[in-house]
Amino acid sequence: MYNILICDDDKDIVNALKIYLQNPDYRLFEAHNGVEAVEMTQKEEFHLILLDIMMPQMDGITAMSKIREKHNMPIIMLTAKSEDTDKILGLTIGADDYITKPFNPLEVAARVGSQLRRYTKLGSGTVSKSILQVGSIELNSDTKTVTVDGNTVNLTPKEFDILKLLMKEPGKVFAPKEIYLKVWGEDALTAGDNTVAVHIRHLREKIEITPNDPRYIKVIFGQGYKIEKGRN
Amino acid sequence: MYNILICDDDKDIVNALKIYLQNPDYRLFEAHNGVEAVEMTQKEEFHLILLDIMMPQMDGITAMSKIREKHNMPIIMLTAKSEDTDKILGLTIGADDYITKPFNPLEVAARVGSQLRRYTKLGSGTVSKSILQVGSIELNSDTKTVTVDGNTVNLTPKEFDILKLLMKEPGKVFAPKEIYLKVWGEDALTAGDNTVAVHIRHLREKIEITPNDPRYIKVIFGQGYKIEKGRN
DNA sequence: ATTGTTCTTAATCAAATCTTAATGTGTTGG
DNA sequence: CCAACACATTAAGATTTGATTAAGAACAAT
Repeated sequence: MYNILICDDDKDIVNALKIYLQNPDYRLFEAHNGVEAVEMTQKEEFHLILLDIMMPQMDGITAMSKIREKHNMPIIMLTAKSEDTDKILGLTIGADDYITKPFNPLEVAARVGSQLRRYTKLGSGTVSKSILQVGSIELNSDTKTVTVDGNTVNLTPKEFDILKLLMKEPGKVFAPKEIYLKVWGEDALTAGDNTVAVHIRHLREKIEITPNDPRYIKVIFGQGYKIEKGRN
Repeated sequence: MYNILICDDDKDIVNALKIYLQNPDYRLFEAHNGVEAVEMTQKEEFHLILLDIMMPQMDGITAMSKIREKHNMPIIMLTAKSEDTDKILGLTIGADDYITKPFNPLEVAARVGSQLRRYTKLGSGTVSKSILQVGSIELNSDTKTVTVDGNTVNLTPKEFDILKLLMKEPGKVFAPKEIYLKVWGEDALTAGDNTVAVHIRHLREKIEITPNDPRYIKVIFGQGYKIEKGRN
């Protein structure tokens, strides 16, 4: 089930889009200007936004950059004419696609589907999707909770972040240095050499049945750590 | 620096796109049919592909699904007319965007930039699966894994790097000195003379059935090592 | 301030990996 | 044919990497 926000000042257009996007998997919301759209994203979690470029009060481009400060869902811009300038301006600051009016119903549905699919596909690895799953480990970013085989385990912030990083791309090998950079931040002068190794140890003690001979958090000697995707 | 593959059977179109995408950050490659495109993705790591839907030998959609089996970079489809059917068909199985001919230069640049930006932003690094294939050897840079005939072999970092170097350009001969420079780094004071040979030996022991009389890692006396492309 | 938690440091250990060196084998050019 | 050279092979020891433990710093909450 996806929450989709349609934002256009022209109610006829909103209604048309609502019809085109009739789909049991879509929950459709509407806004009629940029301010409203920004406010709604603060209350509800959307998976995709259709955003008109030209609107009263706050234009779509400004609205988008406001939204993008906090959220990371795909945004499809709606443009009245095919004004290349506007198109490009909108795209450059972060839209994922755009559709020109008048709409082709099938095209609208296809583009929306494409973005959602792409998002969730990548999301299984990258975007801020709140629940990650690998094997019988479940990590919920919203509640900052991790369960293994249904049992909740308490992780410290650093442990949580490291596990999240690994779980975002299961199977991918992360060098300790890379983990350090991504979890601690790009600056992070306090580069303790083996501090990552220590956290990994703690993680293994909490997550693995046998912290020595770990089933999930594996090491590739000289390359880094990874979380095991499939069975062990 | 991004590697971009442009694939179209019409050379004029390829050239036009090359001009539109003139950018110091882009390294442009070209292919002229689907088969070629698929092969190229096995040798080089691309960050984005522009793929024509209608091509001889293998159409763009088939090519895309082949590529998507191994790789995960954004793909932008190029469509001749605005045939909604084709567009949507292409989109549904995994393209990230499409552009209709004739092209608007600015639009092409904008879309390409948009996809690259979106991708690297989401990935907060490299999302792309990168799998190199030569014969029945498969090398995955993300998981630092190598399989031969489906069997996983454990390589040390140096072994892995050397194999990767050879597999990036199958058939090309690399002098030991060159291998040393590229794998160890441009500085590399610790220039042991035959250390490369030792690693090659280890590699052969791990991936060849008969380490003496090797099938994959061949030597050209006085020239260097190469990995055998075709059958032996 | 005191307590409890989390993070970092440091020291030690084990193991995998890398390099060296010594010697063997094959190739090439004169 | 033979010297010179390029690669092969092996095993030892040097180096690097990760594991582990515990202590004490930093931090947060009471």
